[in-house]
Amino acid sequence: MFKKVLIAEDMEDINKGVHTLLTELGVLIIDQVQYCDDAYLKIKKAELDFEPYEMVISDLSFKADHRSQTYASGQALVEKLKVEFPVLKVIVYSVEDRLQAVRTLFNQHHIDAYVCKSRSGLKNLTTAINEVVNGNNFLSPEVSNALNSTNELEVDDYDILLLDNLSKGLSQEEISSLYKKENISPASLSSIEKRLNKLRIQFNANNAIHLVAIVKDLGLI
Amino acid sequence: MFKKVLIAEDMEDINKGVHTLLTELGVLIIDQVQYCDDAYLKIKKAELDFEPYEMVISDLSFKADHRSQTYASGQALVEKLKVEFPVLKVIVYSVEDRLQAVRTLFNQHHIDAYVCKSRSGLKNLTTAINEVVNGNNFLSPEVSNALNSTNELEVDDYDILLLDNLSKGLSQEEISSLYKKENISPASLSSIEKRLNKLRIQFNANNAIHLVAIVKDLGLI
DNA sequence: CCACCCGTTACGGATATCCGTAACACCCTT
DNA sequence: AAGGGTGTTACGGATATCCGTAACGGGTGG
Repeated sequence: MFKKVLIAEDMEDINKGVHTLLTELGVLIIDQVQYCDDAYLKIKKAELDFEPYEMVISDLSFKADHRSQTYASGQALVEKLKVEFPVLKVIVYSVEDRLQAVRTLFNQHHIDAYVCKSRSGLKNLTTAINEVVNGNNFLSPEVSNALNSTNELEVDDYDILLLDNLSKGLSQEEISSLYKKENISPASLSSIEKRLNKLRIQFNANNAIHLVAIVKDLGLI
Repeated sequence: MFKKVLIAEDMEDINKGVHTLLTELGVLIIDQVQYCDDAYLKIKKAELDFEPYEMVISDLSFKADHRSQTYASGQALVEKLKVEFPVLKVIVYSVEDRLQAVRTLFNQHHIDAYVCKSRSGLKNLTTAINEVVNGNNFLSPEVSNALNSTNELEVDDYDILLLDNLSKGLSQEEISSLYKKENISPASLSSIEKRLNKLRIQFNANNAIHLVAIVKDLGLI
């Protein structure tokens, strides 16, 4: 088991729960921070003192308050950490269950585990920690299909155009007519529906509104 | 009539049309640019040469290409121009018909006229120019209700929360249930529908998807 | 050649939305 | 107390969406 672990999480109670868990698992030094910047500074200092952390468990969303932060989100923190301290193990522990987000964390930022906060969150977190200790990755079952390469994850130009037209206020019917006129294929209402359905599943969106909101946040449109 | 006018517009054909119109109106010196940065530089130079432009007619959206621009949009250009050359008359000529955007241009950036590109666009532009020559403002009929102070334009916290919930994928029905549980008033589906309808009109949105896309662009949520 | 897969299209039913009308409660004015 | 205005709620019909099923056609491999 690791000897020195940092918890970055703004909700105090959750922080506490994870702390207890780590104690039970036999971690000797457990430090906690409630701001991303503090996490970075603490890790940086430990490194300079030759007493580095072996692992960090971080949330993704930190409520903003009066303190202005260099790293506004867990994403930003994690990204920076993995670049500067590649050896440091990173577990993200978040309510977020958007596949795209999880995918990015693994593929771009190379985190070691992703655990969804849920009823069985702490149980999964335990498993995750044990896996990471053994040098493996871990993915919560809620988002386990984020990485299986079988399902087609690519969003092509057609999809982007479709989402863009949606966001401009066109109804699916209108998009269909437009595509027929401009010879963009597939143009049938049916196919457009099917494509949007696929995108909704891919992005874990409840409905078209949610879908557009998500892809706008991701900067796809 | 003005003697020296600049046209900033990336579509060459429209540029031409406006040029012709200005010629007919008796403007002597008509210059054209297709990039925001060129517009700024040209106006700046004319100022330094003591041969300033009296008016600029600018589009809002300029398609991005290889040339990187300091001023990416007409908004940015107009904002800068009105700050640096308060005397310069500014007419915005754009397809954009979002009331909020028009409102901002008038109230914050103090443009002199706003003309919507449409079938009667050039006609309205003529009127606009004549009004501006006489020191008046002008607003295309399509967006004329952008400024009449009678209609309530404020978007309150309830509206923001509503839009935020929408963007999170909740259906109006679900939002209604949620509000009833959390004692947020009004909570009825009917009231939520009515409120969203008001917002759609305010933001010139075709449907809920469009509405969420717009307010996300505006940074309201 | 035939069976099979896959992408497009069509259709139908369940939900959700859009939009107008109207009832009701509440406050404010006269 | 009566009337008018406003905001909340209810309801109904027209559209739009969501979602499953299925037909059709063009490859591809056996």
